[in-house]
Amino acid sequence: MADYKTIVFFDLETTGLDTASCHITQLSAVCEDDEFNVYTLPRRPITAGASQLTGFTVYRGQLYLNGNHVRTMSLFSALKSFIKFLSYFRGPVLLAAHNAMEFDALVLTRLMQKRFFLRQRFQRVVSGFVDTLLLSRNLCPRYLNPGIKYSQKSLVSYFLGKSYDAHNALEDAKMLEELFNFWDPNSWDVADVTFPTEDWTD
DNA sequence: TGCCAGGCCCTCTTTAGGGCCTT
Repeated sequence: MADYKTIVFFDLETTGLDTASCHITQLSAVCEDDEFNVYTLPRRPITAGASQLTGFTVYRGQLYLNGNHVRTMSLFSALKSFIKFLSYFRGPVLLAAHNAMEFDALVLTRLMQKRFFLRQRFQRVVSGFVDTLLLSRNLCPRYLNPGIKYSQKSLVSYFLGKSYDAHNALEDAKMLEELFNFWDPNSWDVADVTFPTEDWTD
C-alpha cells in the first residue's frame, strides 16, 4: 500500500443531479472493515430519473427503497453522525468518490456549510477529496485500454469482472474501495487527484 | 412553490459541439 492518508470511500444517493439544490437520500462510506450507512428523508421531490435509478420514493412522509420502508434520520443528524464516524480514524482522512469533484464533494460540502460548526468539524476530520474518475482516466488511458468506459459500474466490470448492485450507495462505496485497491495507485497518483477541503469552502 | 445540471474530455477543435460522468 502506498504511503498516503487514510482514505474513506463514500457515495451519495440524492434526489437528482442538480448539485446546487439536490438533497441526500442515502449516505454511505467504507474503510476496510468499517462501514457507515444512513438514510435521510429529503425535503425536495425525488426526480423521476433519480427514483428510477436508485429505487427511492417518498410516500406520506416516509422513505421507501424498492417499495420497502427504510428508517431515516434528519439530514443534520446524518451529517453529524458521518463526522463522528470519520473522527474515529487517525485523521484527518481523505474522502474518495467517483466523480467527487463534479458531484459528491459539491453536494456534501454545500450541505455541511449550511451550519457553520458542522463545516468546522468536517474540516477537522477531512483534509481533502479524492476523485477516482480522474484517477481512472490517469491510470487507465483510453489509448492503452481501447473501448474503456469510466463509469464506476463499467470499471468494476472491466477490471474486477464483477457486476453489483450499482446505485446503492453502500455497495457503490464498497466496490470503489475494491477497485482502488486493485489499482493500488502510488502516492503521486493519488495526490494528482486530491483536492484540499479548504478549497471547497468560502 | 420550486421538478432533470454542469464541468471535463475529446475531436471531424480552439469564433464548437457532442458525449461522458454523477443522481
